[in-house]
Amino acid sequence: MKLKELADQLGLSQTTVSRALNGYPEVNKATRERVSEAALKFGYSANANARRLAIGRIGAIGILMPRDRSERFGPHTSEFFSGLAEQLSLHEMDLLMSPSINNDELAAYRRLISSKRVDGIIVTGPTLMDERVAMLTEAKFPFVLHGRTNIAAPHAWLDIDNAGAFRQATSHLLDLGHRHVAMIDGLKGHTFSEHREMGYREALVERGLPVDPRFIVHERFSDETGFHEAQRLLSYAPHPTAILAGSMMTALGVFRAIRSKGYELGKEVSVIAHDDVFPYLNASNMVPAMTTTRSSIRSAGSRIAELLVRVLDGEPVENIHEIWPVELVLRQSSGPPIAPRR
Amino acid sequence: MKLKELADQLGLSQTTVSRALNGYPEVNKATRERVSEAALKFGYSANANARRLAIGRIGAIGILMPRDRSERFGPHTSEFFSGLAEQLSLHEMDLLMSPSINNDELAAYRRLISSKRVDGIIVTGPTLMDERVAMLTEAKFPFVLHGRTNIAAPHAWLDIDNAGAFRQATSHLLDLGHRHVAMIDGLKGHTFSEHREMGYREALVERGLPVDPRFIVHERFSDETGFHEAQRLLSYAPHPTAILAGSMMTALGVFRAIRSKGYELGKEVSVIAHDDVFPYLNASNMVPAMTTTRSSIRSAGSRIAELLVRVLDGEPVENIHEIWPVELVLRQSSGPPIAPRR
DNA sequence: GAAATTACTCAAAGCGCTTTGAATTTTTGC
DNA sequence: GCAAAAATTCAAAGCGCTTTGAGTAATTTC
Repeated sequence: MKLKELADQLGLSQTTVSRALNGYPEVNKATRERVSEAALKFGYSANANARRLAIGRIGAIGILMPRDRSERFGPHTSEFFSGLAEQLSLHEMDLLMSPSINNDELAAYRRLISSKRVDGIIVTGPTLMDERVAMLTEAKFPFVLHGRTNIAAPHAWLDIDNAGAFRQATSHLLDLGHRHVAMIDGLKGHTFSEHREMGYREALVERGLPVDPRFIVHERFSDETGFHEAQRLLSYAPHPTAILAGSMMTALGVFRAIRSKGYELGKEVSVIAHDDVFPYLNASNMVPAMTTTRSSIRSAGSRIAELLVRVLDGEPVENIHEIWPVELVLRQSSGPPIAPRR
Repeated sequence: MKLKELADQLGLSQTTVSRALNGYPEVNKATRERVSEAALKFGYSANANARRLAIGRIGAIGILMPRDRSERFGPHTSEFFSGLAEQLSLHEMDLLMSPSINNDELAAYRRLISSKRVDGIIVTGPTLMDERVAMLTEAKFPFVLHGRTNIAAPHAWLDIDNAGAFRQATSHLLDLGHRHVAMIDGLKGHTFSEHREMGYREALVERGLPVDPRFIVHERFSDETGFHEAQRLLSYAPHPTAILAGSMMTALGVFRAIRSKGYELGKEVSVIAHDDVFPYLNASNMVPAMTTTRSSIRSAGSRIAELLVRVLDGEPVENIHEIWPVELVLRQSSGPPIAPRR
């Protein structure tokens, strides 16, 4: 069913029907209701392409799917998407996931904007000098960055306080008496990872403690790397008595490594993990309950969608910056260091 | 840059330029090359909306995001999406994630198809009598179902052999000598969950063993429910000496419950989990390594995208049915039952 | 009661592309 | 060298919607 047919059915012009449906004021209330009812009855809904072509707005925002497998499409991503979609539904917007072609991300972004399939883009997982950000600002295409980059060009972003999170967690451990604290976080180059390392270092330096480069690990987030790296760390002498894990998945692996070495978690070796808050993996419910730096990635997604809508509505991107504090939630996986019973 | 401008630049008509770009045969080779080069140079790419309006094809397929939080948007979903996107990129198609409005899924589907934003739909997580399937076949809208339903109307689907997986796993455990085997799977009503229960029951009945309804648990997939339900199961006397877990997340919880009860995993209590194959959570890498029924959900996503493309190309849906066998991978979390050392 | 408002409604012009059917140029056959 | 065939190119008509600018009917004002 198309607009013309609906108009004919109703004995009205297309204009009137269109206006009635789009909430323009110059339509009689009774007429409007009649139209809405008929639309519902016939299941009419405007052809999105025609509509978009006419109004010049797409009604969708885009996000690029990293082709590269585990890299950035883990459980975080799905939570994040979920938050995005939740918010977007309130604005009747769709989320377009575009796969990157031939692993050439930049080309994929260009294609996305030049083919006018989205009104704006959400960029995730930035590096310190993120060329995508440079390109998009250059192209004047609306976007919001999840995370931060050092690219100077003004752009909208939302990030959590990664440095603060790791500084806080590290300080807490040091205050408990730990002297050898290690961190296993995401790959180098990504801003969040660098920021976390900064926070970690700051906490050590603040107390005049040395930084042992062997204790700083950058790897993919996974149960497996958590396990292997923690095993390696624990084989050093002296070994770390506390480990920061950059993700819950990593933490699961770290837990296992600690157990497999025969140490007691939260006593001989403490663990603090960063928790993006997954509905299916609850830190407080582990045994022992896991101390975490917590920040909901779903909420971030939701908020970012909101910010992007504001960008699209013309709000200057200079005004759109948010840093979310990260909560340190103390539970049983961290405590004062206790010498192994031997 | 629009078509007209590009044509003017080249001193050609829009028709010729359009044809050149779309690979029509009636364009001189030299001309075609000249056009392609210019398009590249000016960064021209057809306005997707206009193009779609003209040709009547969208170039995107849709998938509905369940609004309901943890229900169906877990780590499975992200893996599945990933597979979809990977395949779709080969066909230059996009994936449109549309959030369902007011939790009225059916309305969301209707909106999706009547507003012509997608060429086809992928439907996931069917129930035994799935009304979405009924509606979509009724509306003659192209779709592929991930999973199965009892709705008779012909439609394309791909499913894994859930019944077979659980039958096999259960049989294996029974053959090892277990007499009390429990299962913790997803929510009732979903086909996969029912099929798994069927498989489980078949294995018992085949051997003339009784089915204890207390040992059949249907719950959301999560670490937490795995933990709680397993604790409950293990508090019965006699308690199950083997537990089937419907997901890896559930299994993690079950592992913890077994440990917290002081049983040895793989000895006093065996566990077999269904593994959808996550890059960040590796069954073989756990301690003890986990016996699983394995089937990659990412591959399924990829294949389903392929099938949908075939449906769109006009292949009769009656021909498009696939059941994927599920592999039972024996590892250390399952073994013959051993009486607790007391 | 005529003029000025106000409240609706309408026909038609785009939005940027594809594609039809016709026109033009080039090539071929004899 | 000329007609016929083949190879290119073109102008114009949609695709289904929104929106402008104009028109008509209903209401108010003087």
